[in-house]
Amino acid sequence: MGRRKKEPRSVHRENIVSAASALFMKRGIAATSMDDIAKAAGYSKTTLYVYFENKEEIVGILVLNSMKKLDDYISSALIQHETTKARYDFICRGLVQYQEEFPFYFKMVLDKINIDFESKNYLPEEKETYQIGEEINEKIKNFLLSGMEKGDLRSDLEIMPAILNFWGMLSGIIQLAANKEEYIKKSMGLSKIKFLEYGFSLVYHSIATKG
Amino acid sequence: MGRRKKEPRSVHRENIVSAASALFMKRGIAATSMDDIAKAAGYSKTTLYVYFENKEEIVGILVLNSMKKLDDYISSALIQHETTKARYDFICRGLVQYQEEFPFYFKMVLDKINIDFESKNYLPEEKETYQIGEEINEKIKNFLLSGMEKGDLRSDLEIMPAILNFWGMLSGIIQLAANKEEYIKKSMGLSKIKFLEYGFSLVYHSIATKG
DNA sequence: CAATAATTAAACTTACAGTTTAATTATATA
DNA sequence: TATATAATTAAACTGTAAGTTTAATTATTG
Repeated sequence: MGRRKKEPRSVHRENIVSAASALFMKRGIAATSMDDIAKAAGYSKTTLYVYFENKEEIVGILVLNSMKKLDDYISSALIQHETTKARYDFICRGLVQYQEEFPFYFKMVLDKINIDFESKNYLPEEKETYQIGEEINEKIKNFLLSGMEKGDLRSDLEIMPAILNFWGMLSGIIQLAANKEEYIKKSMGLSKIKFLEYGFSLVYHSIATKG
Repeated sequence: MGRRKKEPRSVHRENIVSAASALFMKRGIAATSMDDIAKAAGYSKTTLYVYFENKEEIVGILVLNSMKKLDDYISSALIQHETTKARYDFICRGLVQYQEEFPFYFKMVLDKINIDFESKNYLPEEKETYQIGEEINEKIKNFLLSGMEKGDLRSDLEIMPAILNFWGMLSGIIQLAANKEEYIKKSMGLSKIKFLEYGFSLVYHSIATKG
């Protein structure tokens, strides 16, 4: 008798996720069917459901991967730079890069990060996603605290609400700039990045010491 | 011979939209089918498609109606109050009220306002929605300009990018607070409104003169 | 009452998520 | 190398929802 081995489960999952990623990037998540993914990955639809619970699980893994990259962006902002302003600029650029690379996931992450994940029964990837969200929060916290210590950021900041509101302000203008790039160009003659640089300066102004 | 009159088209449209509104509020837009709407409105599904192109048109009208209310909120903020701070507080409260009353539309409006609507062929309600978006922008502009004149807001604000970035920051923190109300409560012991008040003070700080 | 406008039920199409079944293909090992 | 078994598959199926078609019914008014 003989059992079959060939490739481990993880390889098939990777093949499928990778094909799905390319299709999601090109056509969006909703416009990509499980049949499309199966065809592109070179499996039958039946096999897809051997390796994944459902479409949501595939999306969840891609969201997780994208979150890891965002976490890396932010980590390197803090490692590579010393001054508060340089760190801030790098974080902002990382967020813009993230939005541009993963527009569909950016939106989802805005909704998903930091929901209470103790109470409900989430998939392991979802829990991991939330944990990375927590790590990002922790890094933003360290950035704000060190800026306050250095005297660059207002010493009266209430750190906990400041973290999330900081994130909310930045993600708000980035999402808006992405949605309305055309309008911004037409109505004020600004490129998306010029517009955002102005927005980033406003946000910095909200947390920085005067002068 | 005889033609039938009974009720004008607008009455039927109103009946249908009104039934749809109640269902959307209760169960959300995606979870409400056209059959559900037909049943609740007391028409057959066939008749729904006599009075409306598709589900999107019904949603579009409700988004428009909700936008009108938001415009009213903001208008009355500017009429009822004189000082920059009082106006600001009232605008913020209006936005929160709007998000809470129409959570599904708030999200859509964030995406829809101010896209270039000259180029594509939109439905009349969509065009009207965009025009109300423009009116809201105009009011925010007046608010910012009068605040600058009074010396309450920074005189170096670049008005055009400031308007949209202001809107982006506020909508960003409001959407975030709505998504993560539970998390905010658990992790920092703050009510949504207390958290948002802190965020609003940050945003105000970004545009206000020092002092 | 007759002509016609409004409305309807019901069956239909299309698309997609997800499932079931029975058959096929590959492979380790005796 | 034969074969038990693991992996994979095609194809048909269910369920749901948007939107369409058709033929019949109901209401109105002259």
